Amino acid sequence: MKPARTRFAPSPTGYMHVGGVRTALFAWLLARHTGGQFILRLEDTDKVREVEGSGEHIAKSLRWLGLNWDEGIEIGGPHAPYKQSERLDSYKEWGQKLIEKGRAYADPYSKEQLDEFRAAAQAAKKPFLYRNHRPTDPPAWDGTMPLRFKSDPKDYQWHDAVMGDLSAGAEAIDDFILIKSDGYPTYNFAHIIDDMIMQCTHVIRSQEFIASVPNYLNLYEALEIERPVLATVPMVLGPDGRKKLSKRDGAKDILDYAREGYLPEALINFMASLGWNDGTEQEVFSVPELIEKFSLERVQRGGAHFDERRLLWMNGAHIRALPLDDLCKLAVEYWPSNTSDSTEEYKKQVLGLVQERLKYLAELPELTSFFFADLPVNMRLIDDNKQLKKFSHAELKAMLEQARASLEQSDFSATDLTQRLNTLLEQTGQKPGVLFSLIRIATTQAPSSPGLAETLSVLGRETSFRRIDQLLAVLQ
RNA sequence: GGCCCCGUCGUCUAGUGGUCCAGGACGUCAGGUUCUCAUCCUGAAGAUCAGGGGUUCGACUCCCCUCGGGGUCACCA
Repeated sequence: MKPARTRFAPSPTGYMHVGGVRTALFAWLLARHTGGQFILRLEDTDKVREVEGSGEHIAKSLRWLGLNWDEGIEIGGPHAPYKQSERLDSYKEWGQKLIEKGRAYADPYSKEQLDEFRAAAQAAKKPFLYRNHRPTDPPAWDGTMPLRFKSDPKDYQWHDAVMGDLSAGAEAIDDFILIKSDGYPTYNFAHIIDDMIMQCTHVIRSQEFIASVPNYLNLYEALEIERPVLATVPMVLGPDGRKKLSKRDGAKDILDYAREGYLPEALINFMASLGWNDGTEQEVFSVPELIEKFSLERVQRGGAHFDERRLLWMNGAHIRALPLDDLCKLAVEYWPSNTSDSTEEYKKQVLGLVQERLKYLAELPELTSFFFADLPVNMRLIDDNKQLKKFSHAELKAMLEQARASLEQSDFSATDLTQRLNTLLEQTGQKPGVLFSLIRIATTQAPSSPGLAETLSVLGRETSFRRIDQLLAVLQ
């Protein structure tokens, strides 16, 4: 396949959630798969809806995910600028060309008149078509009125790289606005001009634009430019509704996932699986694998519901697959302040023990608290334990004293501890459910922990005995 | 309402005429792994392939209709 030049062209109106980013991901994946380029362009032509700083926020999100761009905002490129608000001249120039060709004209109506037309159409249960009111003798365009496309309505059939063969009748085509009265172009016009100038080979966008495609097809013809490959990706749906995932329903900022300690690779894997698969039974993919295997042809046509539980599982799977050294680096900013006295080596050992339990990095503190601080003795852990509650405190105390004496001889390596604990089972004649539970609770004071021998080994002799003695003092 | 798109387990999906009384994964439930939590392993429940007509020896797969869902009909993208 020839190198594809794709682009992601968000509007800076807020943060990005999984739905928006997935469209970017597919465009990026195609560019990388074909050895082409990926462009990040900002469609900031709606000054009313624009949110200060969101362009930077979006760029930050993509960067965190590793969806790097070859040209675009913040880095420039051969077709700079990549902000539409800074490209007004070229829209004006191409608008002028259309006027000269007789394919664009000034819209003389007031907002009130337009509303009347629309209301009439709605009352007649008909779709509103501006071209039914096309002025016979429009004034010259002076930039204070909207500039409209003079469409040439006709039937279209076209191929969509995802949806397959599509078609629509002439009634889908209308005289849409090219340039607004504030001088900014509409999306409908600007993206076509920019994609042409920036030589994009593929336009990948979400499904809500599919109804406008006939208009774009008509405009490509009027402009006499070659049209790129069109690809319509299905929408990402909310968890339980049938509607598009939206911020209103609590769709999270992609950077919230970054803060909570989701891995970019996991998020990418998850988003890709929302509407794409390689036809095998593989579920977990690395980014390089995704790049190698991605194709638009295998993108799903129907929408996919966003299921955060699946994302959680996938993140855990990626964490488990991480080399321990990499996990250590990622974990740095998730350690609570009371761990700063501990050595890197100690933290690494702790991480090694909780790696397979971590679903996301932000739960590191609650999973590892007892490795860094003595927790208060909690008798509930013993009294509510279904094995230990059968024994009196005096019996438990005797058992723990015996265990302590035996453990005194240990060098506290995991293997030696395992051996001694096993001998202890024989000596006491107790089940692991009793003896191990007792020692585990004594040394961690936590409802759950990694395996006993490993935990003791990492805690070390001093801490282990201090905590055992603490419990012994309370057991009367 | 017009136009357009979509429709396989709760969810993500495999399936391009026979190997499918439909396979995998998440989730759920049960059991196993020397204690807990998790991992890992095993097993179970879970889809009349939206419904109805065709075509065909044979249809989840092709055609038609119906139903359901969604998108769009902005000086928003």
